[in-house]
Amino acid sequence: MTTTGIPQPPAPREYSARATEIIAAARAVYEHDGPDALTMRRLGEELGIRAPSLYKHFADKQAVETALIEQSLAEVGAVCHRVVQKTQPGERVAALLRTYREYCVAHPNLYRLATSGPIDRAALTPGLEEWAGSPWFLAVGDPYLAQALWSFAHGMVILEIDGRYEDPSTLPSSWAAGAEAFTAAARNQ
Amino acid sequence: MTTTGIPQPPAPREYSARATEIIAAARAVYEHDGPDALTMRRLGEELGIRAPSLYKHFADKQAVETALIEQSLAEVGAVCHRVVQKTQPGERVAALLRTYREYCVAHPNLYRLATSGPIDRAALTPGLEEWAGSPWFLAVGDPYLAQALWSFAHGMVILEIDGRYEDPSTLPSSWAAGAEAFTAAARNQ
DNA sequence: TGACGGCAGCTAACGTCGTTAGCCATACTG
DNA sequence: CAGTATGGCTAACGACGTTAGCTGCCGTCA
Repeated sequence: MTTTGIPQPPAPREYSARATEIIAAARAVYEHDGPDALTMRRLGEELGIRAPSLYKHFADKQAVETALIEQSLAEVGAVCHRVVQKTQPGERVAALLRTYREYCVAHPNLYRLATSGPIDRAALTPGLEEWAGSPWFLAVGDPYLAQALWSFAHGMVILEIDGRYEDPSTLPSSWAAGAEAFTAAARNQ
Repeated sequence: MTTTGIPQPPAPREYSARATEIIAAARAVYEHDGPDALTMRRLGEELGIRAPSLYKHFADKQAVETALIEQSLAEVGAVCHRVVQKTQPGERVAALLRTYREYCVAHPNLYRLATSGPIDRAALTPGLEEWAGSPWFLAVGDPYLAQALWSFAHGMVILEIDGRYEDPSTLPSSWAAGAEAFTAAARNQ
């Protein structure tokens, strides 16, 4: 990976037309009604099909969820790469954090699915995770600080999504405090 | 809450002797064998009892899990308060982060249960969450920066626990980078 | 044209899960 | 000694993921 140009995402997995429909339906259910709503029976219902028929297209429920995870990683990666590319170096940390929060809060269920709990990395498209994470490196220029910054952003987002902050109205100030700390650290890196 | 002395934790909920045994068994199963292993039937088996009998002691499975969450919050809160109290101001951020990571990584399943996913705050002992979070404020002296620091720590820990870092050997450097950034921010606060 | 094979649906069913209803023995308590 | 609360039990329900096995349709090729 060079630091010039936008790293290209790995080629997305190919799905049949019907499988693509299933993924779209699964995403709609998952995003609107939450994790517990996505059952094989409900998913079939959404498509005018019985649950066992889904197994003609996907090995199991986990495979459907993996497709959703990959969609989410690809989207968030694209959004982050774009903002890093079109921002001045000194503004990158703040801009990246702002963009990340915006995307993640807009897709809370999908984001939680993609980033929480153990993951079967072998089932994921190789390179996708790394590509989705590289904007953080581009923003601060140091791999360790990048990992710390991404962890901060993830912590902020996931705790917000899960409603763990007692007073959410304080969140903008906390984002600002974190952005300032990491921007300063990136400067002195 | 004043900033002098150690804030006392709220009084823990009272449980009958049998309920306490059940919680202990649930914790053992949950910590050793993970979230999926804790079923009502398995929990009963562990106690030489049938699953439906558990409902004589707890309203539902969620109530058992809430007890585990409260245990975890109380423990991690105690550990953090202790380290903040016995550390010099300039070293508090680093020491607190070190301690937090140590506890959480030692109890990964419990930590994930206590901090991930939506929470039924009404079912929690009032004040427990706030008390468990106050060491972060004591470490940096600013509520917003404290929230940011805690979010950073949570992000680092939960991603480590869930195996989301491609190369875990880089983690100490990332913790160090984050500690430095937040220590500097707390100084200039 | 007609046989064939595979794709994509179906029903029936299995085992596991949380949970409820209802029964019964033991042990306090009046 | 009667009565009641406590804490077990079995049987069962509905929802879940998943499998087995059947069927109808459609394109291909002799």
